[in-house]
Amino acid sequence: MPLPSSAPITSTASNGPRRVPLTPGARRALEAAGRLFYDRGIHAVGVDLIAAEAGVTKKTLYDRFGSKDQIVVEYLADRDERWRAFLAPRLDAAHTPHDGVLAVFEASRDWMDASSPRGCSMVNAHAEIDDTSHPAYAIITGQKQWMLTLFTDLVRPLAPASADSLGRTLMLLHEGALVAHGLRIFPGALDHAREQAAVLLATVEDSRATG
Amino acid sequence: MPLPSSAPITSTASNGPRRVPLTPGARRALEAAGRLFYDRGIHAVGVDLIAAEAGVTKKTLYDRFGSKDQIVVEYLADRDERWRAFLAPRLDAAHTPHDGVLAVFEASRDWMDASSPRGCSMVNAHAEIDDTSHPAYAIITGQKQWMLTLFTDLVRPLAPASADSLGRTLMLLHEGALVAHGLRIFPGALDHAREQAAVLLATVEDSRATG
DNA sequence: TGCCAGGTATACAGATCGGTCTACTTCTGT
DNA sequence: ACAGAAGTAGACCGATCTGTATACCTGGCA
Repeated sequence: MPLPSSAPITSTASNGPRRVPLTPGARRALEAAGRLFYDRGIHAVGVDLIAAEAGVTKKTLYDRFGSKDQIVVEYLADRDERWRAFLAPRLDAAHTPHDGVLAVFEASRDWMDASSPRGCSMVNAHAEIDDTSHPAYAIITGQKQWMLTLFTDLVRPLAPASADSLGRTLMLLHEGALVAHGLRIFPGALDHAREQAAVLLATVEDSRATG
Repeated sequence: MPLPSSAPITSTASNGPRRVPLTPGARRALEAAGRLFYDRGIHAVGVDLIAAEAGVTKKTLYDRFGSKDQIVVEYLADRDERWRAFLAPRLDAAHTPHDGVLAVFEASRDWMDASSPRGCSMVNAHAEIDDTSHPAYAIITGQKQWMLTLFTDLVRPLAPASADSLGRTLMLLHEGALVAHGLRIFPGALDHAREQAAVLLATVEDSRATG
């Protein structure tokens, strides 16, 4: 399922904020920070705890990252990168736009089941970052914009005239399912969203065949 | 648009966590806390700031609420209560299940436009509260369960057999729109969700008329 | 050999955190 | 007249916060 060049799925998101070279100590710190930030929230986790969990001294943390804010940036950029890397082969394996869209929902379901019981890390981080000029803000909105573009580009061959609207609807179903999963509103939220996406696509394909 | 007794729309949500009597000072404190918590996040706001913004001493805060955690509980319970009070007359004014569902999306749009640029306060609070046993957790999940029940009960007369599925789909569209609004994914998210909900309901009504 | 990046260990600084305390005042209802 | 609730003013506590500093160790590389 090749995509338009406007949405290069293998690209890293972090063109904006500077990335930090990951020495072994930095890598362990980032892993610990990621786990703690996601589980407990960003403001609830101190740098001392990150250092202790990573088996690293605080000096190493500040030699590598410079500030806690930068650790937050790396945390989000890393998760964004890993999500896109997780999604990419599944998109490649899809042979139709229809299957491509469903592959996104299935990938999200598997991603959530594997390691994200508390919902989308970007949405959660957004709740703690009020400053629009914070470097993490660009990563958060960047991933959401990328997902919207992905859905829209995927459905464009199916429905060129209504691709924007359809892409937005799929985006709402997807985001809603992530929230529903994180807040345990009802079980199988991603699967339900996938089903509704399939219905939606079937309707579009049907109206295209008969119209 | 009368509702089944299972979802009494005028009831307060906070049967669980104890509520605090709102003296004038406590009311001002709650107003300030609500604004600060929503804008900056819960962990980012200290009790000293709340007291200063409310023009109240810290002693008054602790005389009334006892702990910051309790202020958080009151904040969420209060927002939940105000949202339901905001929604209730709009539901009453709707004369069909179809209009009732659309009224929810319209109420959310107006609610968001008026005072919630950063999305759903429950979702945002959830991002900062990891402990399931925290008294605020019940309020958060309680509101989401109530909304799901509301959607489901609203569509039951339209499609008794598929009310659960339809209610869940509306819930996903609604939650997705709240997130899309808060993260500024695209403009008019609530309106778009409303449109898609209308399409969904039209399809159900159509299949009921012709089937 | 010597250099230096990457690391440990630990102490420290200044600020802020949630929470408590004493002392005094002001209003209201009986 | 008096009690009690609600409040101000402000000092204080121990803990924790982000961030910095000094001193030392280790492996690889020119």
